[in-house]
Amino acid sequence: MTYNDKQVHILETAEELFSGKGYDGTSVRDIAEAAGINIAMISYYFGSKEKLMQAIFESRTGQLTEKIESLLSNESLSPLEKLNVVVDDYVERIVSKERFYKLMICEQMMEKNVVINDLLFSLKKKNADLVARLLLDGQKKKVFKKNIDVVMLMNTMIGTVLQTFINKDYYKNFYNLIDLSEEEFKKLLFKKLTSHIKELFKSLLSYEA
Amino acid sequence: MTYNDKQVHILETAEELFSGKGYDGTSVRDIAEAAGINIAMISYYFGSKEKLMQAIFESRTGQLTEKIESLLSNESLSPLEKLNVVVDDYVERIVSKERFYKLMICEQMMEKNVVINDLLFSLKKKNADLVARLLLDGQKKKVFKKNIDVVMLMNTMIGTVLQTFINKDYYKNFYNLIDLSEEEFKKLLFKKLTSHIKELFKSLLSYEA
DNA sequence: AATTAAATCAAACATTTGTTTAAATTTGCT
DNA sequence: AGCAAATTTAAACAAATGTTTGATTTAATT
Repeated sequence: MTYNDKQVHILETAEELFSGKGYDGTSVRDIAEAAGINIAMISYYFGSKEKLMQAIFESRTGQLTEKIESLLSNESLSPLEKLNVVVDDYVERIVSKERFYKLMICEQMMEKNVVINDLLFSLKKKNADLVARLLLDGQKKKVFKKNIDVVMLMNTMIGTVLQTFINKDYYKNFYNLIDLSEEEFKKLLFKKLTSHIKELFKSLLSYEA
Repeated sequence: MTYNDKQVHILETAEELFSGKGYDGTSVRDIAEAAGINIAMISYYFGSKEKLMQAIFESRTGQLTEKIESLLSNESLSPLEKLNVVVDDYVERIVSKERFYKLMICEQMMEKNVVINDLLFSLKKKNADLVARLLLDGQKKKVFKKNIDVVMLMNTMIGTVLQTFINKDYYKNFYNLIDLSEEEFKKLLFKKLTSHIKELFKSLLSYEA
């Protein structure tokens, strides 16, 4: 599905409002006003409020799946290097698409919209399978140890990043980083997060104990 | 604040509905019907829907803070043992109060209700300070290495647990655990989570590299 | 038993909700 | 310019929303 400029504008406005006030907390009038359009245009272009929400998820998840595929086929990287790229990629994604990920968490918890949940399920499956293959490759090459819980590993990565972003104002406050600009702070978080997670993974995957 | 049986029943019913359909997705009529009471009783007992939500958070966070204090003062445990108790406690909490934690995540993301967010902020501060003191003690006794990012460590713990619970159906599916009863599955998750996080913390805190 | 306070109820309230309508305007095409 | 399709509009729709009302029942106290 491709959308014209006006449709994209509505999608982006809706995403911002949904992520800030929730799906049910946002009325179509809110969206219309914020986007500077007539209320009827939402039904006209998307059919309904619910389908507008679905459209947000379809377009965003579509963008996400594209990048994943190419990584695994790259044969010039070692398993550990690949895993580090995955980490960078995940953190980068969530940093840059923060609002969408907020929406995603809420939607996963509510399990109200079947279409969206099916979409997210297949997205998760795709990603978990990719990482599982990556780890398996590393195990074959004897750089990763055996008996790794792939899903738990992913949960730690994604959970850490999401929790950090949910709590980012608290982080700012705790470490007295209030003078930093939003841009600088995001850069700092990115660095902190990627190195933190890479360290976690290294100790989790390498032979030692 | 103390509540009578009927009030507690309303609070629990509301918590369940709010966590399943969201605050805005749940009407006072939904709550009244599910609780088997008249709609007017909600305003009568709690003042409004919003104050009902606040009451849920006040009673739950009140219950949480009680347990925390006692741990630190226990001098018979080593820093690492204490940290492991903290992990067990956190996972146990989220396992047993799953619905409330769902609610909490959503509310933290929306930042709509100032009273609730202030409540959660001070709760987070209390917990982070506790863990920070615990780590500091361990550093003094030379069992934990220096330069630990306390908040990041907490985020990994809480994030991993929450992400696991948000994704628990996926986990079940991925490892083919569909025959397990809800009780058995929860037990399994508890074991997996606590050992996983303890392992993470061990490698994160001990000297080596 | 009488009185007072607390609890419960159905009904009504004013808004707000998502969606549709039918007319008006703009756009693209010949 | 003239026509048809696409877009945009204000208004209306019924349904649902949170809250209040005032009467009625229950419980507690004297």
